[in-house]
Amino acid sequence: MKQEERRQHTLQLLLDATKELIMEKGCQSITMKDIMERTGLSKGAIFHYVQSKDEIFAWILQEQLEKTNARFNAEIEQGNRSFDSPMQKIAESLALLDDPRDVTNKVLAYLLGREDQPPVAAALKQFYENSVHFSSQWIRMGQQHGVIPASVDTAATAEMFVLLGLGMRVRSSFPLQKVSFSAQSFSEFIAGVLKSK
Amino acid sequence: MKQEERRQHTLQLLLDATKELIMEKGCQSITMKDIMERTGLSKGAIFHYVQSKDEIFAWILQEQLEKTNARFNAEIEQGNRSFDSPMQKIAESLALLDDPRDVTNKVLAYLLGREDQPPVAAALKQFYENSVHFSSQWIRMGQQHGVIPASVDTAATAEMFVLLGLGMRVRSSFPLQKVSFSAQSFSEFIAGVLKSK
Amino acid sequence: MKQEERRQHTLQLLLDATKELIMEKGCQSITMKDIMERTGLSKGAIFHYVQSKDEIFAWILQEQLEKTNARFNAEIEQGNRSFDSPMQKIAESLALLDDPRDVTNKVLAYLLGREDQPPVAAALKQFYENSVHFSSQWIRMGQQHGVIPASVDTAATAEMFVLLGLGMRVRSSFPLQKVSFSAQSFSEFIAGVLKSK
Amino acid sequence: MKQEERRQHTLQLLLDATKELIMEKGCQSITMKDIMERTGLSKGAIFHYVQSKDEIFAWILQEQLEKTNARFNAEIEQGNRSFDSPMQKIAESLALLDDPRDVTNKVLAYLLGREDQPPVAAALKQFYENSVHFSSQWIRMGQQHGVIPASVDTAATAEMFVLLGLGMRVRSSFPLQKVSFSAQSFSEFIAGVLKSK
DNA sequence: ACCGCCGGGACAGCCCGTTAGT
DNA sequence: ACTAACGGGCTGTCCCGGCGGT
Repeated sequence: MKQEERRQHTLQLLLDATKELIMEKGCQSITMKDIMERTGLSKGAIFHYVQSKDEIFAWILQEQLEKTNARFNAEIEQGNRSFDSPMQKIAESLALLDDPRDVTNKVLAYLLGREDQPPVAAALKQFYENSVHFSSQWIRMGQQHGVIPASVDTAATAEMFVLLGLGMRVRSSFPLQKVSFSAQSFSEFIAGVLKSK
Repeated sequence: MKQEERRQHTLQLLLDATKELIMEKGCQSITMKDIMERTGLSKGAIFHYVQSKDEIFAWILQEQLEKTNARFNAEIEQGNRSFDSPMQKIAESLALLDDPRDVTNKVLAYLLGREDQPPVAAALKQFYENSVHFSSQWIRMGQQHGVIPASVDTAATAEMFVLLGLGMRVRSSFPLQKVSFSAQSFSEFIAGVLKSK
Repeated sequence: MKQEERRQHTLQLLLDATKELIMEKGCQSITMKDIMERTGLSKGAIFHYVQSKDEIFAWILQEQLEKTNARFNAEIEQGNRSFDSPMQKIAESLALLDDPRDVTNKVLAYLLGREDQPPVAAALKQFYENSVHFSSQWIRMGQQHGVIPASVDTAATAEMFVLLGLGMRVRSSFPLQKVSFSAQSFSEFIAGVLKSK
Repeated sequence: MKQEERRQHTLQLLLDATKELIMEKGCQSITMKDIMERTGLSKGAIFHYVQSKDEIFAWILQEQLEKTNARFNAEIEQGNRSFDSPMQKIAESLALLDDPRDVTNKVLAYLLGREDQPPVAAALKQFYENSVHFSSQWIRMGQQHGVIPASVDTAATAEMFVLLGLGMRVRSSFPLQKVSFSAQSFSEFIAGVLKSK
């Protein structure tokens, strides 16, 4: 088990170093050399763990996903009677969609143009489906609590929210001066749609 | 004037060849060599027109934008009394958002990961702002025709539509089996929002 | 004659701009683009005046040479009885041999590695022969004034001085902390050799 | 230890191939392609050993320097009583200063125009300082043998010889018909200076 | 099993010079 | 006289495989 442990450690080192670099200079201009220097690993060592540079980015996306999942599941298991708390959490998450410095946004944008590579495509697909699943679960939960009317088309609405979020993530990196539809608006929009009728 | 003519011709050749290549093999794997062979131009000639490969893609995005603008303006100038025709046009455009083979979608995805380069960032910004402007104009037009209630918050709604469209464009390249919120749903959603109240 | 005048003017513009650039960033890293921007001339225009970039540098060397010649000739024609004044002038010129910021030194170093190009080789050859000629003339003048003994082998000594000067010019660009044989030493050495016997 | 051996072999292959090419077509017109073909190495392999093409030339200069040092040290350790033998060796070395086909001369000329690059500057500086050191040692040795008077200013004289040698090396590439101060003259000049009271 | 050095091939962008055109 | 289009060559960088050692 010592082996496995060290493996995990090295891998985490790789991901953390890359995340640091992303915040410093953006995904595009990161080179293997940068990562080598930051981690102290040799090229051979890195390629022993991953198959390509993009796979590192794909794993970072996965990692973020798992974190979100974990948070969500924790919330559910906690079995909150009131629906307010989850709504609160969602609002917090939503704020990140707007943040041009959020690593997830940067990685997502970077990976979008690299779908020809299978690991990237897989990661993106999983990211999307997971987001939809998460969104659906959340709506369903609201319906069980009686906060969201049962008449709402769960699947379609969930996916629409994800699409809007995706749009905002993508927009976050545009150098815009001001926007009319912010994360705050999104939050209100969600509330509006789910209360309606 | 012969000069200018030739310039336009060569530039168009460049753009067209690249668009062909995009449909054949995707943005990511296109090399300068591909473009050189397809256009018959030398590397020097190409770099006389653009400063980097990505600038070609940025121009392709611009071009698509201008086409859309032109179509829209034509519609307006035609001064259609009824609002049905524009709505029809929009629905047609919306279908493209879903199409993984649409050049705009591919180019957009490609450019998203390359925003650190100024020309790319500029093109994306302009694409977004223009889309929002276009969307706003369209809503306002509906309001003038009395088809859309004046109570709708034009700016925010317009931007929301664009964000959703962006999300769909991005999603179009994911290898998903089925979706619950399609272009068709989008169309209906728009209609719903604008009629509501 | 207007033509010829303008031609001279443009040429001078070219040389002056290049000299500015040399002092700013060194010969090696100057590109045609730099020169184009600085002069405001187009590439075609520049190549209308010179045949290659290196020819510009060759001409700069020539220009410096002509200036030196002119100064020397002026000195002679002035027909100074005493030999002190010319010796003074020489000492002043010698100081430049040591100066790493002197344009002549920089251009010379640059051209040395480019002798495969005929215009460069010609310029260098002329520079060298002219220096030797100049040096010889000067010694002979000293002999006529009786300040330098007739026993001195004029040709060999003159060439030796030039070679030493060449060595110093070349050395001027080395990043040395201190030297034992400076321009000052050179001056004294010359005086010593010429008085000897 | 196999690693180290292979490394040395590849490196030597690189230097030798480049030296061959220098004699065939001169430094300036050698391209990476030439070196690749001659060595059989790929571009990636070559840039694994050096950081730039100029660094190869810098190393060649170093190599020549080490050879000279080795010869000189061998002479010293041999502990020759008489000073004639070293003087003889020097005269032989001096002959090379005049040879336009000598690799050292060619490389030196080439590197002179490329001093803005740090590795080049370092190599040139070391070349110069080593030459001066070598020259000083030699004079001092003569003084210890009583062949050279102690009154000679060792440092200044040594540097002067090096400068003259540098001048001759540089001149070697000029296409001159005849010269008045040859390597032979240099040899005699040295003898004269060092014997002179 | 893990890691590191050697090596390979591809590519983008730059740069100089030429030629067609005004 | 002057401009702009164009040609192709070259460098250094980059990502990545594969052998050899530990």
